[in-house]
This record gives sequence, structure tokens and C-alpha cells, in this order.
Amino acid sequence: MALNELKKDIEKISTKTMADIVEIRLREFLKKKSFKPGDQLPKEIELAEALGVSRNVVREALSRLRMLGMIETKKKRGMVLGRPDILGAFEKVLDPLIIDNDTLQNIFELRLVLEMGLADLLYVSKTKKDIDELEAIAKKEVTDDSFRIKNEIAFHGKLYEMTGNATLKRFQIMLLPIFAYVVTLEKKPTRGKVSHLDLVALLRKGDKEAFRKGMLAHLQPHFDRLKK
Amino acid sequence: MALNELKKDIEKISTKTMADIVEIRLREFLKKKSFKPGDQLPKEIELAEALGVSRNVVREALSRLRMLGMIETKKKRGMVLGRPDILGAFEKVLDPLIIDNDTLQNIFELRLVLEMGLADLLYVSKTKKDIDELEAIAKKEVTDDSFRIKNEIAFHGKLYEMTGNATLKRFQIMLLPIFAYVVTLEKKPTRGKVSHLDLVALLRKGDKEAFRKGMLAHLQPHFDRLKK
DNA sequence: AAATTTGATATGTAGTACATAATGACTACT
DNA sequence: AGTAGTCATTATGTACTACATATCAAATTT
Repeated sequence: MALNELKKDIEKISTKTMADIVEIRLREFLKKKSFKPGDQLPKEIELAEALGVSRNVVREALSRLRMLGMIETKKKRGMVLGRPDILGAFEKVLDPLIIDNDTLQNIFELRLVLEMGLADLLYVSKTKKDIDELEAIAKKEVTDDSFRIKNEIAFHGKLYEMTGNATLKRFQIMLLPIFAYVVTLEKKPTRGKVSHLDLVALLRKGDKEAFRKGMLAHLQPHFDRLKK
Repeated sequence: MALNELKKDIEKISTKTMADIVEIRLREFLKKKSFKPGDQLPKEIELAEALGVSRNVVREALSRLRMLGMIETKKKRGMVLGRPDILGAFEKVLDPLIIDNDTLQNIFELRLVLEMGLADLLYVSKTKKDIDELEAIAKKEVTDDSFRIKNEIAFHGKLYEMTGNATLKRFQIMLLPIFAYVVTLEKKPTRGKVSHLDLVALLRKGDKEAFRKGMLAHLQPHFDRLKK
């Protein structure tokens, strides 16, 4: 196809709307002025006049920034710069059904990378209490295969929680639907040679490398799938 | 503080605007109808009438979804469901200056986790050509400390690229500013005992575990900082 | 001095009007 | 017949006006 070559040679004409442009300009404005959270921002009418567009357009752009938490507004008091929830925006878009397959696969791999990299952080922050709780979770697991994904979620979720990193934990929760979705695409359920209880034992014994090897063995079926 | 307890007992009164609500409702609508990318959506006026709000409000909500790439609009042709760029939304919010310190720290840790978990994926996809290129990058590095961050970016960026995972690579690029920012908070530049060239050698020799240990040593100064 | 009222103000919502681009049908011409 | 050209149609894009609503601050009352 010559189409791909064409696309490289001819740049797509920009069909940006005013709202798109205003959004960009507002972003630049916030950055250039290096506002900090809580700082007062100009009012809508002023922005509209300064930009030479209707208040309507400004509001559409502001609405976007507001959704991301970048700004907060109160009647009469006006707008202030907010503290955006970083993962919030991400979360809104993460729907397995509208993500293309390549990206789904990529996210699946990302999840595996996280899982394998967890050990070092875990060994910095784990406590005996954590391990006990983790063991309780592993022991409570039902062998019934239909509960398998639930077991996985509970166990691995606890692992992330043990890092004490709230962002990481939430990130993991967000990736769960993707993970579950990709797993359901499998024909037959595959199990690694190392069980959750094995992992708990490894954690307790205290050898970081051993734990990592165990985790790899636990996830091996997933890695095997990547090789094709 | 009794405030935290109070917050649990008393739910925050919802001060959602119409645009907020419409955004939620539209999301639900898209999900319930299980539209696929490219599917035609109702027009603005119909949505406004169905929801009992002005077209203005609907447009504000649509503007948000449009920003995320969830919908695409063309004049006369109407709206169709789009393929959102997952990381796009994330990218828009990722500014070190407006993220609070705890989250910055969390993201920094997340980055370390990724780095440590990279090995397994890397050993699935690495090629000799990749390693040669990586070595070229490492050899080109200048010893001047002022170029240190540039060196880091080039080298580690290439590592992510070698995984063949575009999402992961882009995710890493997005995290760079955060990483650089946190590193600049350090008093004195710290160097791990394993250099980039050492890592290349380890990669070439082919032992996954050795490479991971090397990476850990390379990043050790960063991990040391976490322990306090 | 404390409490209440009142006015001013910035955002939130509604509604109207028109511009603009894409579509498709219809017409005319060779 | 088939191509080119015209024109009405339609859904989004932009502008403007008007008013509701919450909130702050000053003025007034007690």
C-alpha cells in the first residue's frame, strides 16, 4: 500500500476546533505562569475576551480541564488551579472493549513487568503482619476454577498493597479488567508451578531472589504465551 | 483528629454540575449499548432532549469525551465512537509541578519497579542488533555530569524500546519528567556501581538473573533513598 | 459588637441564531 | 450513459443573550 508512505509525506490537515485550541492555549498559560494549586485564575469572560472567542468555547475547554481536576470552580469565587488525580484520567478511558488488541497485549505485558519488578520494593516495606494477612488470603482460596480470577485479584492486590505505594496499588486495580479480559481469551486455564502459598513461604523466608524466581514460575504460563 | 472519622460517616454532598452528570450518563449509555469504535451515535439535539438539558450542557460533556478520544465528530456526519488513546489522557495531567510530593514519590517508585521487572520481557524480545545499538549509546556517553540525565534517558529509553512494547515505551517517556524532577531534588549526584556499559555486557552474555542483579546495582542509590 | 439584610459577582443553564462543512440528490451538458 | 456542476439538507461549531444560583462583602439593623 502506498497509503502509509503518503501519510508520512503529507501531513494531516489540522481540523482543530476552537475549543481544542483554547484548551491548548489554557494549558500553556497555566504552565507559563507556573501557577500552583489553589492559585486564583482569571474568570471566564476575561479569558473569552483575551482569546477572542465566545464564552461558550472557553467553557468547553474549561470543562475538559475541570474533568481532569486541573481546575476547580466555585460560583462567584471563580476558578483555582487544582490537584489533578493522575490516574483519574487514565481510569476513564480504560475499557477493554474499546481498546485495540495490540494495546491490550501491551498492557498485559506491562502488568507482567510490574509483577516481576515488585520484589525489590516489597522487601523494603513488607512487615510480618502483611505476610500473615497474605497467607490468610492464600489459605482461604477455593480450588474451584471458577473462582480463580477472584483469588488472583485478592492475592496479587494484597501484594501491591504491601508496597505501601497507593498510586501503584490503584494502578494495578485499574489494570485488572484488562488482565482478566486477556486471560479469558485463553482456551484452557493454565497454572504456574508455584502456588500462592509457595510465594508466601518464600516471602517469609526472606530471600529476595528466591521470591522473584518463584514469582516468575508462578507467571510462567503467561510469559510462555508471549514467545510466539 | 475526628475529621477523618467524620468524613467516613458523612458522605460529601454531591455538587455535581449538569455537565458532570451528563458525562456520566453518556459513559453509561456507551457502555450499556456496547458500541464499538466507528459506530454511529445519536446527535447532540437528540441527546439534549432525551436527557432534558440544554444542548450547551451536552456539548460540554461531549467535549470532554472528545478530548479523551472516546468520540469523534464530523460536521453533518455526526458522532461516532472512537478509539481513545489510553496514555493520552494520562499525559495531559502529568506535570511534576502540580503533583503532590507523595504521588511524585509513588511514581518514582513505580518507575523503579518497571525497571527491575523489565528483564524478563527484554529476554523474550532482544536481538543482537538491539544490543549493538544499546552499546553504541552507552559508548557515546559523555562523562560530564551535566549530561547525566540525558545519558540516562537515552540508555534506559532504548531498553524499553527493545521490549517491542509501544505502550510501555511511551509510558516510560511520560514518566521521565517525574523521574528527572525527583532526581534533581537530590543533593549530590549518586552513581550505582554498575555502569551502562556493564549492563550491555551482561545483556550480551545472556544470563537473565545476572542482568537483573546488575540493574539492581545500577539503581541501588535510588533504592537506598527509599529506606528512610 | 453581633446578627441580618442586601447587593454585587462569577459560574451554571437555557435558548436562539447563524456559520460551516459534508452529504446526497437533482440537473445539465457532452 | 456518464460526468460535472448546482443546490438543498443536515449536524456540528460558534456567538450572543438572558437569567438562575451560590457566595462573598459591605451595609444596615438590633
